[in-house]
Amino acid sequence: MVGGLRREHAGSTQALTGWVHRRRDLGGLLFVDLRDGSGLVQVSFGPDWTDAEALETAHRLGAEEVIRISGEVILRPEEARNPDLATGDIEVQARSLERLNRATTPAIPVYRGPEDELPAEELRLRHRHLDLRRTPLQENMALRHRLILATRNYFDDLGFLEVETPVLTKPTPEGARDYLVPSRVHPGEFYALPQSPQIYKQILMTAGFDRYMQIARCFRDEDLRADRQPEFTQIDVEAAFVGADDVLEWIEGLMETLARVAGVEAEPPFQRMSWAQAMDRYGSDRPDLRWALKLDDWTEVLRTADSNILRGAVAEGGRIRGIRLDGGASLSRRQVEAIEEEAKAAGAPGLLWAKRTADGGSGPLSRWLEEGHWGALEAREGDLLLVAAGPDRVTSPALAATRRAAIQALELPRVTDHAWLWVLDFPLFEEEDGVMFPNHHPFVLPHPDDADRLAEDPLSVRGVAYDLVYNGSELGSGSLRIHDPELQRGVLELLGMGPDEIDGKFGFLLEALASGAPPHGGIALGMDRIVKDFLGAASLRDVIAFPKTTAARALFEGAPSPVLQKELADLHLEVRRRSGRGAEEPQGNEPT
RNA sequence: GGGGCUGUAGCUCAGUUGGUUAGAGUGCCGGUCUGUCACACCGGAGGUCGCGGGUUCGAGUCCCGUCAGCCCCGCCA
Repeated sequence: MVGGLRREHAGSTQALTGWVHRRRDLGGLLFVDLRDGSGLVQVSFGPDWTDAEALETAHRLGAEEVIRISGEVILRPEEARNPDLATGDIEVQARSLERLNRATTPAIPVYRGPEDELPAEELRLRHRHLDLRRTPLQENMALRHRLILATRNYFDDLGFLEVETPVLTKPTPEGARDYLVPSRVHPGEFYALPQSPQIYKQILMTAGFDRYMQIARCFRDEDLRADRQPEFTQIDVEAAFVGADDVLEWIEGLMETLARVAGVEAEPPFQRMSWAQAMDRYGSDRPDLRWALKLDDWTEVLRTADSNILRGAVAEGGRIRGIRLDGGASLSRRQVEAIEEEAKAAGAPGLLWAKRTADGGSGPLSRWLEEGHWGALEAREGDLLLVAAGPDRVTSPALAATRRAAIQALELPRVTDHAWLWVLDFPLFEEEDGVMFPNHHPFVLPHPDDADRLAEDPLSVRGVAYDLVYNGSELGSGSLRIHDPELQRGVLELLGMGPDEIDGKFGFLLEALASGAPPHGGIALGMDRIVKDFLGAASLRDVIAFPKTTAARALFEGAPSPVLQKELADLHLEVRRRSGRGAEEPQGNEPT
């Protein structure tokens, strides 16, 4: 309201409410910047147009007090206009002033000067009501709202139905740790908060809701990161009688729509790449294609180099891959070693590197390179080669980190600011310590071309699965699902489950599949990440009204917290205190 | 679970090699001021140096532990 006043309102009388953002008291004359969700406007108080009583009150206003003023909008004197303010051509000359509520001095300032740093994150979270008053956060929340609204409208137009699914659900054994909710009525039994509505939406498919969507809250009890919160919001989508292309096209349309709302570029169709290609060319299943830089396979060229490291890696079935950086020889030894550190942090034992210089080469790798090698590697004077040798499992993450670090070190130019990508055909399973895990979840449809290898070589089987990647950030993940109960049972068996376990954990799903389940598939998109990435925000905390800390605490309201002994007893719970810590608070006392 | 960074006035920060009474800006309180927009000027109040222990004649500063926030690995799509 106040932020929308413009010169065409001059001459009108306005009644305005809002917060005292800032005050400039010149003695006889005083100015108040009045703020509400829409922005700022300058209100002027002076003896010639303000009631005496109102003027007196205005001199004593404090920051963040809530006021109502009424007065005339005037065009400011030419020399007193403020071009930095949207409402800077005008001001409101207050006739009357009513103080609607006082305000204690804010614990953290809402006003922020041009060179003021933000208060500590801890304080911003503890005093969230004040932090949220700031215009940037108001705008972030507003964009979030518009994106959710646009999502609902988009799917509504396509005939999708939003169906709510339970928040009190059944614990699932796979995937992340569940948040558990004890049952009062059933001693020793627990609900789980959903990690996603995955199984419910598949049951909705078998129930004949052939186009489903939901803005769904999901919960995962895992350690957090800047892009991970314990509770988060998904755009959950599922449809029956569809192929992967249908889902991809719907989502491309959605992203085009949402991007337009946010002022971001998204032009379908998005580039598509198999998981295998992504790993081969970029070492990552979510490559950031804002930069063109790729990995090269130099196994054939370098297997002849007289290096034990290289020969050994190849002899053990590994590959020699690397990155050639145009002009990379300009990096100092220290800078190259910093890149190597990144590769090591990503799990590589080390990085071999060589600079092509006027008098040959330098760097650990160069002593093994002969003239023919340089040529075959297309290395010209001034180039830098960064090489990793070994199994892809090790070198891919290392080279992905190398690529990121090199891009940063050389400040390579972007080829686009908005890189959209579909990564397709993820492997169905991965193996860790001889145990098979589902790469995504156990309901992904095996690729029809690979399905006959399920029994003898399951690790080579791809799933009909797809990830949406934007600027190197995974925005969503989905797949076609298994609708044949026998195939589903077989996959669960491959994961090491016996018949009883399968029936106990997934019996209700198998029963539904057996009742005439249509072929179906879908996707889930991370709403919070979409807002964050569209805004270019540094943290998910800036797009969630009440986020948790990295230790999963809510600082504003103080959750989690101990509960009364009686409440525990009602839930048939007993808390075992960690030993070895003195002076621990009792878990809770009976109310007196 | 592990690694790193940070913690000094309401807020943002400085604080030397361990040394006297811990500073600045801003905010707050009081005053002057009719065109400011980071208003200006004068004056003032404001400190559990996160917490606990240790070393030392002496600790904001060094050591150990601990708590909190942030970033990362593990974990997690």
